[in-house]
Amino acid sequence: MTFSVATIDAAVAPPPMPAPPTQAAETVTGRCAGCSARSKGLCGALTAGDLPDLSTASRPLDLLSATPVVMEGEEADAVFTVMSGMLKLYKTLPDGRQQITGFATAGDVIGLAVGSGYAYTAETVTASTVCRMSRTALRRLMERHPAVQGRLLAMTSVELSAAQDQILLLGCKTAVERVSSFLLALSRRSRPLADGTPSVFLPMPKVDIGAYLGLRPETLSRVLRKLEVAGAITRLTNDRIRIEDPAALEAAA
Amino acid sequence: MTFSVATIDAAVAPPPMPAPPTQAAETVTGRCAGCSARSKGLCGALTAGDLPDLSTASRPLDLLSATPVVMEGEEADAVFTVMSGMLKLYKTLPDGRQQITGFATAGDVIGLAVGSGYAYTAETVTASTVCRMSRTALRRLMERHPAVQGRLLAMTSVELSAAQDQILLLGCKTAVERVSSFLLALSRRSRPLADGTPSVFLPMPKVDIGAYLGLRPETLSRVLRKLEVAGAITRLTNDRIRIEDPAALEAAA
DNA sequence: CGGACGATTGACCTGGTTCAAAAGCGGTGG
DNA sequence: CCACCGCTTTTGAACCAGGTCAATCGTCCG
Repeated sequence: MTFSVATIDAAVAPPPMPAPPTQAAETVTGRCAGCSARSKGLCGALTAGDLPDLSTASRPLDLLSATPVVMEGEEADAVFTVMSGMLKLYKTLPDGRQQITGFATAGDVIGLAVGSGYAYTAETVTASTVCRMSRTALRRLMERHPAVQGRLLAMTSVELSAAQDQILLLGCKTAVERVSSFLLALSRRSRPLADGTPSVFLPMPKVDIGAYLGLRPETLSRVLRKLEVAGAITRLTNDRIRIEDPAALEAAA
Repeated sequence: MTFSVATIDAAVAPPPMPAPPTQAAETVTGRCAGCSARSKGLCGALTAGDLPDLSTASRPLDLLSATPVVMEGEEADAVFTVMSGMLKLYKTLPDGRQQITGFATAGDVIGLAVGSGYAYTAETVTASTVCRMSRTALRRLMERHPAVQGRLLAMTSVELSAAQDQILLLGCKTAVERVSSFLLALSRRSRPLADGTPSVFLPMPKVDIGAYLGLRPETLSRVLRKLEVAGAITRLTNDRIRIEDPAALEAAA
């Protein structure tokens, strides 16, 4: 069985509460004006005056967890900007082995394709909101607003750099080094706890973290315990880790 | 000791023969007009009428093998287009471990940086010719010719896709699968032998191929022997391999 | 001819995987 | 409120792909 982008509509989540009051009376322009990811991703390249262009070109979607958004190899007819939640991006080998190439959060753009087909599969790991824009609408937007193309280049370059860091991690580093690097990278992008100590939120299952770091979940579990015993981290809950000793992690990474 | 881009001048090769007749009488415009990489890389985005812009902005350099061109972390003040030869791009861990992230050949652009510093070190593996363009000249060229920015985006996207393939290779595949994938990828980009059988040219030392595939040279040697015994390949010389059975490699990859 | 360096081969070792089982941990229904 | 169920996580023990160490072999140059 193959999912297509059309599947998304079937997986659109029902409104969590009665109905988002923001959506009913909103004008098309207003939708983007109030977007929490407004300053990020592609949209950040546009000024307030361009909002009508943006609003008509794109359309938000609320998705449940474990919902596919784009499928590797399928016709790449749209791109998606993540507004909230988290997605995993992965490639699959013919025999079923999967490698997660990255996680996407608010502001990230997914589905940019070189040729006609998507290069990877993207699937929500938590309930998420994404904003769909057709490829032709993106092309039109780029023609009309050259800054969008510049932003796209900058974002792609950042992603390329991150991919090369991941190549270094997978090609050279040991299990402990991989996990330490991963925790540090996440902690740099997240808010510290109330008491000021840094922490990381891991909404994805351990098997996904393993698939990202090139490790089995068993190995990941053992490494985390080792780091905990060493006093570098504390497991607060299953999906939250407090970093007790950033310097120790730095040294291990 | 640190190399800087200035080092390049010290390593410029003397003209191999008396003097390249093409260089002496050439006008600035003519230099790019006769360039073998003219249709590739950034330059392919420009029409013949734009050649003066290109020629004044860039300058060719002949380099010996094992010459550093850009150094990871150093101020990224220029980009380089490869005209001939081959370079390796690599990242280094504090303890000296190195991971080659890619090889650059004619048409490839190296030195594009996200922030102020180069993301990787680039070094020639064979004698090469590269074309230097300062960052400000590139910026000016992009402003004057929007197609250059589009080309840059396309090239970066292709590189990103290649990097993600490499992540899949390093994260999931076995040694035999890695080597098979590598040989197939190279064979797709090279001309077959006179008798029509595909072959690959490997000018770089085995240790570099290993550093690219995340393998030790000993392992690489063993895998190549295994593939040879299986009848999939033949070692013609140390740096050339004939692919006897592409289907077998495909199956192993 | 000799010396240096890369490639190859062999023997052994080990970090991470694999297989198996136990322990948490939400969710669901009684 | 608690008992049950399915899933993820953790832990233990044996195994193995690739790494490490070391010796040999080519081959290219001076």
